[in-house]
Amino acid sequence: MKLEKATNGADTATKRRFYDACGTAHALELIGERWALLVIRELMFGPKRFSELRAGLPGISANVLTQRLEGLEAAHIIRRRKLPPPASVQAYELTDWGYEAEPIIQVLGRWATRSPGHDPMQPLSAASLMMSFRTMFDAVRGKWINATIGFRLNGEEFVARIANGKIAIKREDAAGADVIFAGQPTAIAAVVYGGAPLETLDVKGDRALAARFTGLFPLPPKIELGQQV
Amino acid sequence: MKLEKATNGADTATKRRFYDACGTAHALELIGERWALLVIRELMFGPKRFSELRAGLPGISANVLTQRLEGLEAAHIIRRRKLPPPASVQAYELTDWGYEAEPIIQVLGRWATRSPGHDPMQPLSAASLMMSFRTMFDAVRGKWINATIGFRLNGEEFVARIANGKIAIKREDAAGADVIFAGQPTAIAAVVYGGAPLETLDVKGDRALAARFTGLFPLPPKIELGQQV
DNA sequence: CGGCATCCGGGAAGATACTG
DNA sequence: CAGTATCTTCCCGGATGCCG
Repeated sequence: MKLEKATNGADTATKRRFYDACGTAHALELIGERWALLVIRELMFGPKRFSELRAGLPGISANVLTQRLEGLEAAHIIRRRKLPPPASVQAYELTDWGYEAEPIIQVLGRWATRSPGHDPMQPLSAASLMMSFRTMFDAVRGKWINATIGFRLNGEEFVARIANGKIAIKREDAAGADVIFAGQPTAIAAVVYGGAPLETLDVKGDRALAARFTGLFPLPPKIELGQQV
Repeated sequence: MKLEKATNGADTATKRRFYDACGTAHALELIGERWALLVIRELMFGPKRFSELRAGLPGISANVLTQRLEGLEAAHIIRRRKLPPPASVQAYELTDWGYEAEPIIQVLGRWATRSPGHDPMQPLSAASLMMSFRTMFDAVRGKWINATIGFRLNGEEFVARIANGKIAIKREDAAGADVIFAGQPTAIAAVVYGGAPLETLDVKGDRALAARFTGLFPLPPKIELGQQV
């Protein structure tokens, strides 16, 4: 006898709640479970399939991903779209409101890079890298750049357009960009955030532009330890 | 590689990690555990003691609060300050970096108020209410107001200063403010966010100002349900 | 292969009782 | 008041297996 399936996170009514009118507390009820926000991050550049999500979330297990997808769908943050047969494959995409969660991801990321425990040299998904560019882009340094930068990252392609001190990034064919980076997201992060030499990367096109691009994303300083105010 | 031993939550090194260079993922390692961010919220207006924290976090149990405080201290987000004997009482306060987490709380709160599941009529701590004012203040509506608003909320006192389209809120003696609200935070929230009549509140001083004040914090519209793009 | 259900072990959260 | 100790419950993670 199936006893209501224990309402594994999908049911907001019986879920563990905070009983707090604070909006922040409610946000944590919606996306505070483990992995939930990272699932949203992976969907920030467009729909993905189950296995694509798993690939971008190192260590998540299939059943937990299923639970998070159920919960996020019940909360109207994502929606599942069934592609037409014969390729009757399901894909998951953010709702409009789900896309509005982008500042949450950015603010958290910007704050956490000041942590002494943050290590930018670990594995990184393509979506993470692209999101980090949106987050850390320095408008002052990028003010005079007008260019398109392409990325080919294990099959996924992105294009960043820099103009008027802003950066816009979309999932899109990289061919035709002024410069194209190819390879693992981690290797590119090592250059942009870890100071590794540009020569370690596979770069096609305007190499001087590539060099300037990698300097557009300064990390904030680490916190001072041992301050005993 | 398996994780050895329990290391009850306080040890960031052996804690459950995401193994992801993404700053957002690291932020979740730091403050993603249940209650952690709400503890930070409670400390946003200054140091508090253990029992004061419990009072503002309905439903947290003492051992969990202890674990969160240990973890947040190990992560350099909070610090414990021992007051001098004979009142050798401990208090917890945010570090400078901990205070920098305020945008996280605000962005989450603003986003979640659009959720159909958000109910502003639930219990609310004083810190939550004050933080919600900082978060939802409408600069346009408040542009022409220049005033100080006092609050007496179960013993805690706050003052909000509105000037030049900005609002600043501090824990401070409410006496001398142009208008003073007294009572339960929930009752004030019912007026500001729930449309309850001002007459349900204990208001001293400039009553017209009080009425204008309660209209300065519009909630964003709820999301459209059933959109089937 | 993609998605989901089920079982299991370990660990985190919740509730209560207890101590300095 | 400020936690600790203990017990229970639930969630997370891994493995397996079913079904289209």
